[in-house]
Amino acid sequence: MPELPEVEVVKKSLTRKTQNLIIKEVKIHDCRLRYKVDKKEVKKIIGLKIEKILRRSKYLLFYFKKSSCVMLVHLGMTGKFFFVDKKNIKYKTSFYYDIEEDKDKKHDRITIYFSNKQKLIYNDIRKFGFIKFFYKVDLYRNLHLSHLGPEPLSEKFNIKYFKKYTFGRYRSVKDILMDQKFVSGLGNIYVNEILFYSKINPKKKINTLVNREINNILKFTKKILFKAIRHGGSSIKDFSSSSGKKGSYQQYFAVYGRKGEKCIKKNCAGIINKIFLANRASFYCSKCQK
DNA sequence: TTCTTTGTTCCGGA
DNA sequence: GTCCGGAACAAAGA
Repeated sequence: MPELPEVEVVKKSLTRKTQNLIIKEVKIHDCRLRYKVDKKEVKKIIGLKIEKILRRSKYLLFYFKKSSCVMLVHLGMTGKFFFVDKKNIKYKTSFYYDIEEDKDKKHDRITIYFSNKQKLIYNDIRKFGFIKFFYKVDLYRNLHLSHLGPEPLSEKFNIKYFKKYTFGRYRSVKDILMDQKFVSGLGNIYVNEILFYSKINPKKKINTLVNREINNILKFTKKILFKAIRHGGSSIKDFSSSSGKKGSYQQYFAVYGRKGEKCIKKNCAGIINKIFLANRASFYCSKCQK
């Protein structure tokens, strides 16, 4: 699942590969994504040169030179970009999927052709991702970006803000961390990991946290996300097709998906529990996370 | 056929 | 209006 670190790595890969390329043509193979892809809107970017690609939360923002148009992309659950070079060599752009996935092109939804014969493929098995177009002036007023809280890696995500936002609330800590209005970009996988390293039970109510616990959440949020980004950026060189292996970032998960297995902490005999909280799978060590 | 997976949105109740 | 919890929704694979 692409969460903030995976999207950040996609952003960096795409910037390296597609900055300054001119869009020659866009083909929509299947417009039925989460929102219907508008053919007329897509035509607006033909002839434009990619200026920069930014990330906000789990959204990718494509800016174009001399244009007020911005392309907004959300990868949903299974969205991914493949970059194809002049020699028809396929590259992946992040580490959460396998280059061998969908080699039959069954789930390719959109292909962007560049004037130098390279291309970019948007592939999405479950079609929960989307691509929309906005004018710069409206970008941060749309329903996706307008309500987002601070980036978890920014200075704004600090103890003062944490306490101010959570004052008077009594939802579970996991629920709050997944709330994009509070902090934007954290999803189920990384929240499970953050709470494990912070030694906090996901069910714990937000108003019962002491300063030490809040500081741990802040510290490990940044640490875990940076580590995942760094790992994705360096370990799989250029994500070329020759490295067909699945991204090994998964081996770093301490609790996510490890129900019934032993806690990774030394001298801890705990077993990883799985419960449902707000309809989402929550993994935690029954001994470490009281 | 049913269950699972996710982020996001929406709605009812307090 | 605010806050919270729960449910719906999108699609596809097992």
